[in-house]
Amino acid sequence: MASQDDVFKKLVAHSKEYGFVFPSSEIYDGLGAVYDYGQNGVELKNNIKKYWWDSMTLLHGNVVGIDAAIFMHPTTWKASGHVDAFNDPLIDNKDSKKRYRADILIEDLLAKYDEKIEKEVEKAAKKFGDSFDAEMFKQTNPRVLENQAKRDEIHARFVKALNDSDLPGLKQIIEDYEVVCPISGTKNWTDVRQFNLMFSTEMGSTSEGAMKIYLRPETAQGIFVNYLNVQKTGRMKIPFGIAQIGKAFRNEIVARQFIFRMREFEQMEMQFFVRPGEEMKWFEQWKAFRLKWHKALGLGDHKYRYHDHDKLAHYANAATDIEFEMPFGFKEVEGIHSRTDFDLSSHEKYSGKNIKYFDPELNESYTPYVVETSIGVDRMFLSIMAASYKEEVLEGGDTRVVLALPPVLAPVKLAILPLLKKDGLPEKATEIMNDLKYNFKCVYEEKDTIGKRYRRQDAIGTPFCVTVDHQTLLDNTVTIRYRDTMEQKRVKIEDLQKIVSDEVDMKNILKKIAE
RNA sequence: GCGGAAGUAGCUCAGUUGGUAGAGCACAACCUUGCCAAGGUUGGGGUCGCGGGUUCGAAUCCCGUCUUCCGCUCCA
Repeated sequence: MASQDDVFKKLVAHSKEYGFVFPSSEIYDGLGAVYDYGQNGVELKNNIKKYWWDSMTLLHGNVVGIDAAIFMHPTTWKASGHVDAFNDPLIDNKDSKKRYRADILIEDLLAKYDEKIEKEVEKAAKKFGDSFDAEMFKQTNPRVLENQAKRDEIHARFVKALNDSDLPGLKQIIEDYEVVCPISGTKNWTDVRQFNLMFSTEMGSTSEGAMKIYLRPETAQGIFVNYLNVQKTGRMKIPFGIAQIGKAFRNEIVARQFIFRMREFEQMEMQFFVRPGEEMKWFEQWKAFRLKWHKALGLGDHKYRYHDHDKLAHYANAATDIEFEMPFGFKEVEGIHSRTDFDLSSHEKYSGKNIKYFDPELNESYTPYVVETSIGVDRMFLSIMAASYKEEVLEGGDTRVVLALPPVLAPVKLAILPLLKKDGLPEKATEIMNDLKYNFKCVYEEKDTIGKRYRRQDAIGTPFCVTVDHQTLLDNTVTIRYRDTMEQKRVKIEDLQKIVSDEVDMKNILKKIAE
């Protein structure tokens, strides 16, 4: 039995060898944690996106889509909290798992020394009464002077460290002066890190007119800033949702594990706007629906689990992940969050615009609460590849590599193969191909032995192979071969479309999850 | 970010104490076979990740660098 590492390595190699995923700019040694999708990868990825999009917009009359730009007004990211959270020097306490701004911890430390000094002064003032000279006392009292000296020393180091962007220097201050976590009370700190997690660029071609613009770190904000446009122009009534698929960018500190964590990635997000107080009902509903969506692919129900968050982000009052069993353990592929009215309220505050919703049934205005479903396309892609990749030992000791992709997602649905490259079989095969190519992605192959061609199709996950032989010319029947079982049946050419459609049409899987 | 390992043909890899590169598969052409990857002939493809150094000579030794993988760490 191959170890999980081996499986993962083989999956990466297979992805490259069969045109699913290539390292970006590979001829220049690649670019860290950036990948390109190849000829088969893009088909699979598009199918994943279509499955998601259709499940959102076709199955829910109250969910519509948008496609917002990657560039957004810079204030968007102030309102969302990303500018602060992604730019400050941060430090974590390993015991409480709380994250602090290192500069604020040190400012608190300085304030403590100020307090100590003030206390000494107050004590002395009480003691000496009216004749007390505070300034004189501060300049002469040894305890005050000691504290003042320490304070000045910390302050000097602090200012220097900030000016030099010296993160280890900040940590050193926290260590030297034994700052403890207010929650755990321990000094068990991580290093100080600058989280410049947003990519930026400049808009405007002249240097003086240029404005710093961020590449969006999540697609959700494009939905929030447009929610009222959609609501008004689409005459949407709460509850309603807005779906979007698009690229997002994060300058991850550690980006690894193939396409699991990339710097440029694609999200499929849906923000569902609800009445305040009803969010938990919708949260549960979407949580259930999203898991159903995953399971309908048939990759194995046991590979999914929920992971409820104990520690919630600043914007959420409930959050759960749907995790999938990857070769390297259960990992998050999707998050479902109850985001309260945090985002909309914040945008209202920063923009100064009224973006409240008027509820005609309640006859009142309010800021809607939001339940979000957010899934990484690339993670979904990886989870499907991982679950589908199989090395099988066949009777007789042969092995085959088969990508048992859900047929509805397979890049190629049907391979059409003439048994021989002569006797009019290629012409007949081409004729069948020309008939079916409008319905499904088909490929035609005549090179190599039929067995080799079958195996090549197995490797890219093609669910069906149709073989044209001499009998075809006599009675218009072909053999159809099933990828997973390798069984073959002889069927009429005219029945092919229905046989394949039944397995690969999006509507069948959508019906399954709509029940 | 720290520690460890690796980088040779499209893929998987070999390359012996340094002597200017090999295999299998894949690819192209032709012949043969004809329902589950394995026949024959011929051919194309590599400045051995990149840069420097040592040496008469470097895939091989040294330094640097980039990339990837693993562990820790991190993960709105």
